[in-house]
Amino acid sequence: MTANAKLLDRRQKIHLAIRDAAIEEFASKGLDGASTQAIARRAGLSKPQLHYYISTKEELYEKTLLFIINEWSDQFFLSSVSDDPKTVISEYIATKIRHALAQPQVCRLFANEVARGAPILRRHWSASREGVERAAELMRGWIEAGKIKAVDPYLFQMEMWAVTQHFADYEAQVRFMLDLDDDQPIDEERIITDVTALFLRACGLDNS
Amino acid sequence: MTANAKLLDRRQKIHLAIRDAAIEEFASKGLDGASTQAIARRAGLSKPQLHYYISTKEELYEKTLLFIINEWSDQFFLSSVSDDPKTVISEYIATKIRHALAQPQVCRLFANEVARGAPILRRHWSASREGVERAAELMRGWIEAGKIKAVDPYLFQMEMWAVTQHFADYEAQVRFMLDLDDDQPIDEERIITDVTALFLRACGLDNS
DNA sequence: AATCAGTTTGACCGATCGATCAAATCGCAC
DNA sequence: GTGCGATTTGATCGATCGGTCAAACTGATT
Repeated sequence: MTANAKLLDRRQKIHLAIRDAAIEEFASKGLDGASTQAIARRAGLSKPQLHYYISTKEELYEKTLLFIINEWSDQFFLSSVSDDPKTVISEYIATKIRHALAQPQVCRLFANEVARGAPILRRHWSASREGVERAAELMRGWIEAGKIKAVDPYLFQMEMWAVTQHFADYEAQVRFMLDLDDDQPIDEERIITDVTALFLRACGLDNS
Repeated sequence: MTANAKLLDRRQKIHLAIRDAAIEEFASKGLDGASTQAIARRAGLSKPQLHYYISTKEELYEKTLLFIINEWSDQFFLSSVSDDPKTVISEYIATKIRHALAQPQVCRLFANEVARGAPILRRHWSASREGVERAAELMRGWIEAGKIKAVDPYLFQMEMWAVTQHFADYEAQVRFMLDLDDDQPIDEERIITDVTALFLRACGLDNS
C-alpha cells in the first residue's frame, strides 16, 4: 500500500467515525441539542480536530441526513422485482423492520428531522416523488387486476412506513409494551410475522 | 370577583401560556435543544420573569410531559365501554387520529421523549402497565369468543398506536406523500376511514 | 399617603456553545 | 537530518446558555 493510499485510508476512517458519531448525537439530541463537543468526543477527536474535517455543525447535519436518505432511496419503496403482491409487500416489511431494529439511531435521526418540519429534507425529497408514484401505480395495477382488495395506495405506503419505523423511533416504548429490559433483544421474527400478517390481511392476501 | 381571585386567575393564565410555549418549544427542539429564552418569548415573558414562575428547564420539561400523559392516561387505551370489538377499535382509532391532527406538537413532544430513551417517562409509565394488560385481556376475550381473528394483543395495540401517532410525528412527510402544501388541511375523514378499515380487516371485522 | 406582598426588570454570574487561530507536532520523501 | 505538507493542540474569540439577584415597579389594603 502506498503512503498516499494510507493517508486516504486514514482520512476515510476518521470521516466514518465522525459520521457514526454524528448519527448517534443528532439522533438522540436533534440538530439544536447536539454539541460539536459531544460529536468530537464520540468520534475520539478534539473539538478543533473535528473542525479540521468538517466546516460547520449544520453542514455535518445535512451531509449526514443526505447520506442516510441516499442509502435508503431505492431500498424502501415497493419495488417490482416480483409481480406477486404478497412477495413484494412481505419483503418490503421484513427488510424495513430488520433495518429499524439493526439501525434504530439512523431511523431516529430521520424521524427527528421530519418532526422539525423537515426544513433540510424537503429541499431534497422531490426526488422521492417518483418512487412514491411508481409504488402507487404498482398497487393500482394489483387492485385493477383483482389481486388485492381496494386500498388507498398512498395511505397504504404510509401505514407500512409508520408501523415498521415505529420499532426504531419508539424502541423504548416497544420494550415497555413487550415487557423487555434494556439488554434483552427484541424478537425480530415475532414482529416481522405479525406486521406482515397485518398488512397482508388488510389487502386480502392472508389465507389464515 | 375578589382581588384574590383575580390574582389567581392571572397566575393561571401565565402558567397556561408557559405550558403552551413549553410544548411548542420542547416538541420542535427537544429538551436539550430548547432554550428558556425561546420559551419565555413564546409565552410573552422575559427570561427572569419565566424563572419567577418555574424553577428549572428540566422541571418544566418533566411537568409538561406529566401533564400530557395524565391527560392521555385513560383516553388512549382500548376501553371496554362497549363489548363490540368493531366499535371499540373504530372509536379508539378515530379519537387518536383526531387528536394527532389537532395537537401534533403534543404528540411530537411525547415522541421526542421516547426517542431519547424515555429517561423521564420510564419513571412514570409503570402506571400504564395496567391499561396495556387490561386491553390485552379484552382482546384475548374477543379472540377466544371467536369475535376477531387471532392477533398478538400487544403488537396489535402498538401497531394502532404507531399508525395513528404517525400523522402527528411525521406530519411533514404525510403532507409530502399526500401532495399537500403547508397551509392545506389534512383530510381527517379520509385518513380515519382508511386506517380503521386497515385494522378492522386485520382482525377479520371488515365485510367489504 | 403609607404600606406591603406580588411582580417585573436590567445587570450579571459561570459555563458552554460553535468556531478560529497560530504554534507545535507528526509522518514521510529526499 | 532536513524539509515539507498534513494534522493536532491549547488558547481564545464573541455569543448564548441556564439561572440569580437586588432594585424598581405595581396595585390593592389600610
